Amino acid sequence: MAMKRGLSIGDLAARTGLSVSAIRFYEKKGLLTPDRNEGNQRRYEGSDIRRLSFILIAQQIGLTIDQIKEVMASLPEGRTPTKADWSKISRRFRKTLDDRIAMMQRMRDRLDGCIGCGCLSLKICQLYNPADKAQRLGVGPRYVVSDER
Amino acid sequence: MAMKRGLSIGDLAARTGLSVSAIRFYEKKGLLTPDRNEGNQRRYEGSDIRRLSFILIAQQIGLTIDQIKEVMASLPEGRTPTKADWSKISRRFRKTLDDRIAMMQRMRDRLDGCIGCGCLSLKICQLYNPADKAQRLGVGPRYVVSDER
DNA sequence: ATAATTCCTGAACCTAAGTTTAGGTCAAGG
DNA sequence: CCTTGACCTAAACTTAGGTTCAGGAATTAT
Repeated sequence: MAMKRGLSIGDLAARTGLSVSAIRFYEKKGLLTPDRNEGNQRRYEGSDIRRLSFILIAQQIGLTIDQIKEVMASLPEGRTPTKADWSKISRRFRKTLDDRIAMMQRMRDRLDGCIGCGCLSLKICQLYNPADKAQRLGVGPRYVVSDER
Repeated sequence: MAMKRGLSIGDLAARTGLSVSAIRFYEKKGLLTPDRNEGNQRRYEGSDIRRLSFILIAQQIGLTIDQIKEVMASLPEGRTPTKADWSKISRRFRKTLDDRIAMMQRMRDRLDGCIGCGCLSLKICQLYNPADKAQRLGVGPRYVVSDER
């Protein structure tokens, strides 16, 4: 009910469905930079609701927080996406999604070619294609950690 | 070069491309139960190569280790999949893949319907559909932790 | 004015899928 | 025989995306 400019973190949580701790976490990751009131409490604006919505959608598409941060940083002055920005970004998201879908379809085709074969040999079975490993489907630290050495 | 029955863990690692630590880890998770020689070292059989190949393929399809364990446990006596088993299982895997692909396509369609819209409102934008959240695309402990309360 | 909320920070904890390290044992080659 | 290399275990550390907790301070409600 604080009408004096700005939403509290609890208000923002209520409006986005996120938890208060998640909002603080995103701030620590650099995705939000709210002002503070005289008592050091965070105060948010309406655009922060759009900003969080954007984060949620980007996460559903499969971007990591670091990637979302990059996308936002690529906007003029790191601002919250406007309608025009969104059109540009959504095309990039579409490409990301298309790539992921294509990868899974390749996997499915290989699986089809293999049903009933049962060889399960890493050497000859088409199913095992390490080139597609960068998918990060069944994740873990592997991909991040193991590109050094 | 030990011809006296059984591969060492190093041999198995060389043949599968996995690290020794990963093989021990899978054992701790219950996916392998190798014999030991007199000096307490693990000794593997040829079927363990197939077993590990199976694990790798299942991971690419997106199953977690616990899910892979369940699938293996569902086989008669928890044996390594035979050619006949494989045919049955691969059909289930295909279903899993199809579901994942369908989910991403729904997401893509929503994205298409939204390019140029720019509303980014959680209330009205089709893009934000929490029902698809169980995807585990941009994972995290959320789904595991938050289904209680 | 006081009680009940809400908010603050920092640190510890959670899962998944492994890796790394420390401190020792086993096996194979010379 | 004895040294190197492979193996053993248990525990701690890693990343991502958060949650939970402890101990205070600010706000709101009564």
